[in-house]
Amino acid sequence: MGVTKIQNYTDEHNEIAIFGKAFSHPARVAIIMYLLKAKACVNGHLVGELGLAQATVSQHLKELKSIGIIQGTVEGTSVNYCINPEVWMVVKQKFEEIFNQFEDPAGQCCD
Amino acid sequence: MGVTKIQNYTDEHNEIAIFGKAFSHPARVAIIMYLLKAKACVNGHLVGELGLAQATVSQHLKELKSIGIIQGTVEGTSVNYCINPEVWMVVKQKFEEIFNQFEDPAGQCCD
DNA sequence: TTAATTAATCGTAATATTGCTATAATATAT
DNA sequence: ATATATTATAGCAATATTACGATTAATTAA
Repeated sequence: MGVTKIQNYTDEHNEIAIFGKAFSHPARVAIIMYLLKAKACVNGHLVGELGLAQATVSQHLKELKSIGIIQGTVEGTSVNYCINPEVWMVVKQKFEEIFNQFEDPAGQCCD
Repeated sequence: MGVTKIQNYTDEHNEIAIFGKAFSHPARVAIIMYLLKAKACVNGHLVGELGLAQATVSQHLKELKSIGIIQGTVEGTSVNYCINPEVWMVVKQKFEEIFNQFEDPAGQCCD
């Protein structure tokens, strides 16, 4: 089959999974961390940085853009990408909410 | 091709990507959140909860276990799963480190 | 021992993902 | 208009993922 049964899950679960996908491939992680570190916006610098073909990088950028976590603005013949602040904050908040649900290891099991 | 070039990336990027994979499918998100909410340990309750076949749930559990984020202990004829506290804290810390790198939207770009 | 219960594994099919080359699209510069 | 530079897209091949039914393994109950 290979097709995720998204109708089985809550909107929240599906949303988290989409955000999680942004971090589920090392190229996308590298892109995100590069954008976080860069003072200014960056563009095709990523191709040299990642050691992937231009088309492959473009594909990962497209996926991150469709998730919403990054945005790009055309600047002449190149495109400047950066983190989308609003979406970033949502992602951060959603994940931290999850992470903080496990604050009491003693109350948990399997010990 | 379909094969990720992990040698292109840093250990950190690869590690984050593996952790990210835990959250990149709604079934795994649902499992994690179920385990977080459950006071006591749970087992095959998940099958009814998720609306997936037993084998499919088992497969997702196996993946989460191999990532390290959950652990299971055999209890009679069933298995009790729960969050692995040590790994959870590592994941939490790694992701929060990333999230906190974007604390100053004004200094960023694309505006 | 035999049956029942539960989870893990095997084998398989369908779909998704990753990555590439080649090409197209877009904008700038000459 | 033509050439250059850069990004996006199309098309493709290889691998990975998701999901299932059927089977096996392991434990408990009768």
